[in-house]
Amino acid sequence: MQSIPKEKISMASEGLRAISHELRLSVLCHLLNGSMCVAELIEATGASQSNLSQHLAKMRLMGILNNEKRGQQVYYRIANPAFAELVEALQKIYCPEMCNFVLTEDALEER
Amino acid sequence: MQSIPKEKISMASEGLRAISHELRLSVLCHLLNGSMCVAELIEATGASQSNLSQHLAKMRLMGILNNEKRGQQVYYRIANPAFAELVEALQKIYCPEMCNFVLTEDALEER
DNA sequence: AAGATATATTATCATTTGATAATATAATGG
DNA sequence: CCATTATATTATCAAATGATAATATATCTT
Repeated sequence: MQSIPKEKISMASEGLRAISHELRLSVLCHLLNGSMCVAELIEATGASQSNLSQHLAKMRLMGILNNEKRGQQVYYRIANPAFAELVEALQKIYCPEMCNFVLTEDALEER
Repeated sequence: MQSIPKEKISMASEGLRAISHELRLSVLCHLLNGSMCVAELIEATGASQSNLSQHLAKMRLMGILNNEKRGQQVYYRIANPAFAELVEALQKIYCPEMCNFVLTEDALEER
């Protein structure tokens, strides 16, 4: 029988843990539709500025997101398509009725 | 724009958190191939008896696994196919070369 | 009934995680 | 340059998580 390499399990669980936080997952879901700046994410998620900023930093450090400064604002987007896929797999399970709407063509392109 | 219902996010993140632990994920991966008793899982994962037992209990309480006593042993299996799907999505990302082997026909049936 | 084996439960403790509040940095408009 | 706006960073503290060790329970064998 094939056994799963311990290192892969470790990496995968790290990846999962990164997106298993309610706020971080929420951010990811919103970013499926394309990039957003911090202020928009604050508005969308209801998180405090400081709290959100820290979670964004964490996701950036993990390679899940990347960001780009445009003037005063910083725009975040999903850096690693694998995480977009994961979130989509999740959505299929937890809110299947929504998948078709969230992933518009535009979103897929801009992402 | 569609926004994701807060409650769904909460449920999804809870589900993710449940499988984002290295040992729990390892158990799930092994159970993709069909049910196993605790002793086999101890052997397969290298965890201590007590530690594994607690994680199994947690997964059972969350509806991820269920168990069946056969004589002295307790056999665990994946109760909710959604979690099997999630783990497979994960595997596609983290060890794509392995997916075809892990999911044999037999395994799919017994599961 | 008395070990022996398989698994579960409980208590305890260290570590990690996450939220808040406060402060810092950087860009813009006047 | 100064004030304002947007975002990041740091310190601090409470809560959650997880590992270990010890003990309990249930089943089997003899």
